[in-house]
Amino acid sequence: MTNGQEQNRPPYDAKKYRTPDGIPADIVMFTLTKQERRAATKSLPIFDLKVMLIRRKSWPFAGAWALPGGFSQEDESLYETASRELMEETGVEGRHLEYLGVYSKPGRDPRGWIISHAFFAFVEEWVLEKRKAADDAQKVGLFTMKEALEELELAFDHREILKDAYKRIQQQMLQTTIAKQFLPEHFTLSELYQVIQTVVPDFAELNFIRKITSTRSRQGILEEVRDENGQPLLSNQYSQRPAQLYRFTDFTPQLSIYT
Amino acid sequence: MTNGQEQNRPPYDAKKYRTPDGIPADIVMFTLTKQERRAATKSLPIFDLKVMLIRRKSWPFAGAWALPGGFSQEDESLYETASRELMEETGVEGRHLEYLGVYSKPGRDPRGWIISHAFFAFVEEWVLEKRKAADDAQKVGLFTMKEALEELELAFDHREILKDAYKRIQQQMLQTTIAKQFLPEHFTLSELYQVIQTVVPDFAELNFIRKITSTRSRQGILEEVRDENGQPLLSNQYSQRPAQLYRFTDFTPQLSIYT
DNA sequence: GTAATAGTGTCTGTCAGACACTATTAG
DNA sequence: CTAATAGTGTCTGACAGACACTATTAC
Repeated sequence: MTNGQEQNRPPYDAKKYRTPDGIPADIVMFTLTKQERRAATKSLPIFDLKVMLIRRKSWPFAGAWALPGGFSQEDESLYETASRELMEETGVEGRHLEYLGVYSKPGRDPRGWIISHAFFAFVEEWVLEKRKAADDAQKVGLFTMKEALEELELAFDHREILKDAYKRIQQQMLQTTIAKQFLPEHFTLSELYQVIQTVVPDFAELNFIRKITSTRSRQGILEEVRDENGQPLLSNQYSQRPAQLYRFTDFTPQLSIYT
Repeated sequence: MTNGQEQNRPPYDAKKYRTPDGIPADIVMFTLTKQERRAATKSLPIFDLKVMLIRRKSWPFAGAWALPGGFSQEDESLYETASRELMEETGVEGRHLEYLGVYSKPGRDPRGWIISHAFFAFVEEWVLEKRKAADDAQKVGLFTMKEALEELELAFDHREILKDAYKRIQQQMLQTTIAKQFLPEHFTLSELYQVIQTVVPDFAELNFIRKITSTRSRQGILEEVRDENGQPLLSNQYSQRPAQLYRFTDFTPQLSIYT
């Protein structure tokens, strides 16, 4: 594999250059906790968006909270690294694993030249609770975004990663159908509304039900669930009056600021 | 910097692990070429979205076309690497440099364990033409997306990167105001429309002018340009009848599939 | 006048936003 | 009956989509 021009640019030799000391993948594991409310009758639970963090045992940042993660190996892509770490940390595959970005500011890791790749994932609450129970409670924590961002001492540049991840899922919650990652296969419109509001507190839509169900331009995101006889499937899990169940279709509308 | 728990997890030593052989940043440099049409009178030019590629001289993929790029150094972030490479390749800072993603599939680079970070940038046409002229014409090429994706032999996984970059700027063109990166400070609505259509050929909007200028919900993306006396500024560069000039404000609307 | 782009008139059906109202059911 | 969520009626003004039409100017 040589040619006449090779004299101009000698074959690449990695050993001649300084190379990074490690390429980890760190994962922001989100979960939606559901807490029943004490009410006279059935009522909607209170949702909360939380994130799992691990307390570091050793240098650097011993005692601080950090995102779970680990180093990439030569025989895997970074997505595979993240997927493997997610499995190792929680025992499950998660409902969504997506690349967030690269964090490479010099000096971000006192151990050396370490470039981290952040991912985010959605994991069901019971998985993280199980993980927490299996381990020392001192070591694993589930925190709300506010706690994590404002109150905890975080290792490395993990506060920045968390902020970016939060921004990203807020944007995705409004612009894609990832809400389905937080919901069961079938859900009521109130549940969907609550999920959106939990992740994006600013979201408010007075005529939510009507808009989703009766505007042509949004037709196709959701569809009513019916049983084998074509009867509408209802749920009264959170309400006295049964509510229609919906599911997401696999259609995601393309938005535009000009249209 | 030690504590009692360190025996559980000995201090990190990079030399104990296999580490990557290099972390390059590759840059997709987009430009919008403008070609006057031969018409009886003034008319709109034909735009084309093009990308700059470099022909590789040596192993691996000698002779194939590749994205310009280079290896990251320990004292710089990957964004700084990309920025430096952009400057080295073109002599300018570019009008927009944005991270695209990481490409880490094992075996993507026969030289070893090399993880590439892709960026994309917008560069004015004359810069790339200058670069092309300064060099051997065999070495530097400006290609339309179709040519690059369908006709050229591309090195590494650069076809995949190009595809991803194309998808990304198409999405951004519709959902953000990056169109301004392709336009002069002041522009007519026809120019804007042409730019959008060039990047997103499917885009069609019969009432484009009216929608941009007279719908309240989109108010704020653009504003009319006026001179110091408050008189509207017009341009007849591409038309007999002068057209109102506009500029982008710094407002970008937030879209939602639910609203 | 002609060719080219810039921009408006107008019509229909749909949607957004606001808010009052009815429906259903467990307890 | 009450409390809670589910869902509808209704009204106004704004918008979308379609397409015909007028406006302006260089040549």
